[in-house]
Amino acid sequence: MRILTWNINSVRLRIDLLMRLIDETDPDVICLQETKVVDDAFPAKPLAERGYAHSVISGQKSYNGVAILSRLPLTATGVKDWCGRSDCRHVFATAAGVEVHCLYIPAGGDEPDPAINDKFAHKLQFLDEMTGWWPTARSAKQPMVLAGDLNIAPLEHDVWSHTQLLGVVSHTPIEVEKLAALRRTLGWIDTARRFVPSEEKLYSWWSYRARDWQASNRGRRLDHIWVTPPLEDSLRACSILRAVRGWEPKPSDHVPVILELAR
Amino acid sequence: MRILTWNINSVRLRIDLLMRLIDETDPDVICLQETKVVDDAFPAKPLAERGYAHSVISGQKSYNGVAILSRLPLTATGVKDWCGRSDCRHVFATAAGVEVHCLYIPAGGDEPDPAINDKFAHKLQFLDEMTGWWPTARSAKQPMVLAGDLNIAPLEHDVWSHTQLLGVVSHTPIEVEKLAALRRTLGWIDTARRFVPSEEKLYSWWSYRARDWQASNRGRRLDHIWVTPPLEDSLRACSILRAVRGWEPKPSDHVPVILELAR
DNA sequence: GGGGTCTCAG
DNA sequence: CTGAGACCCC
Repeated sequence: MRILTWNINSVRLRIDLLMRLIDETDPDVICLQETKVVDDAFPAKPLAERGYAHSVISGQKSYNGVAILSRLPLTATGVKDWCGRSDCRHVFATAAGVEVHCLYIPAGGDEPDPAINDKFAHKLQFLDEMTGWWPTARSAKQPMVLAGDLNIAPLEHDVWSHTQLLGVVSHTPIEVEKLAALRRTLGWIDTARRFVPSEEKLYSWWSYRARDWQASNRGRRLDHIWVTPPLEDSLRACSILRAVRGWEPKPSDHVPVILELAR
Repeated sequence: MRILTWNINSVRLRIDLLMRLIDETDPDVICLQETKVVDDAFPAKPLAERGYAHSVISGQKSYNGVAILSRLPLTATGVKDWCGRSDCRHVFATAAGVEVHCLYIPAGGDEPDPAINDKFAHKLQFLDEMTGWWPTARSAKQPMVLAGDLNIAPLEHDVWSHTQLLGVVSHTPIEVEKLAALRRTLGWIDTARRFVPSEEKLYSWWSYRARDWQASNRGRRLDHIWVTPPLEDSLRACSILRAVRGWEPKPSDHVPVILELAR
């Protein structure tokens, strides 16, 4: 079973790149973030024709938007709100006995101070709420996958310069600690790091603002696939598809991450 | 001597198409309209490097904008305002003894009633002012060229349906009559019609709104090159480059018109 | 730097 | 439909 996640930054603009990605990676389940489109305008038809007939879609105009597409039947589908907002950041569904959660955690704005910056406060509250929710709503014994753009690079080598990014939203100690707390709720496993040692640089996002993303290589690992302990023995591979950052025309600033499970 | 005119609808967006047009038509003088760019941001450098080192440029942010580029030296250059506005619709210059005027007449909005529609009133006033100006400022004995987007299709076969467009701005009787009055001032010659009989359909513009401009072919001849009587015997050809409407990527809705003079 | 939206204009 | 620009967000 292959599960792919991608912050696609407009599914309408990049539907052709998504088709190419499907051709090249053959996933069973696809999690998308930043689809930026209302459900009625989501390009569900070409995806269904390509074999992904099952879906949970939750999008709003212009901002955010998440979706799960699957060629396996989906059961127990749902959309979850956080922080009292219906801002389309979380959908879930069960495929072949695995509950898949597709998440888009708020980016958090520029200023890493919740007292001045409402967006950062929102991000922290989002993390706190989720951390409280998992143990009450789910069990660590369920086989589950949490995939998406978490907008936090937790490890030193998940950013191009740990020291230079300590004060930059996405790598501040408070966010990193809250993400760790979230991970501890059900003993979630950070799958990418099961296959790449934590001493090695690993990124899933490169800013559009760099003149040459490849040359400067100032990346961050913001996109993650986590699994609960029952899936630990099924882990076969987790790959960050770096090359997609250069796909023409108009690549997303995020690249896809794909998980392979032996089931 | 070859003089080309084109409503380029953003010179920054279509600089590559302009270079291709230069390669294919080898003009001496180029008149552009709807450049949509302030003079500082006009792509003068690539054009100078391509051989068009002489220019008169008058552009504003976002709207309008005209320019004359030339590989022949330009003298007596000027920018002219109309209707008390500095809206960058008229530049002129003399090249090899021919005074070239590059014009962008206001489109005139949707409603063909000057009492309700200020844009239509502006268009009519623009035509009236010019009609008064030419005989006082210039002589019919001077060799002159007037080229540009006049936003009026004067003849029955300058539109896809004379009867359906009688009430549509660009082909209403009042505009057509005012354009005729302008033409009479110095006995201007409508050069395209010296080479294509007036019974034949001839267009220089096709709306972006048609699903397939070529299939529906609902065009209008809005772009013109006129000359004064001293140049009558020098006329060698006037061609409307229809194929440019299909140039990829992102064609302009107007196509270029090119005049060849035996001098 | 580049998505999205809206408005103005053609 | 398609420019430009203003604004929001990443």
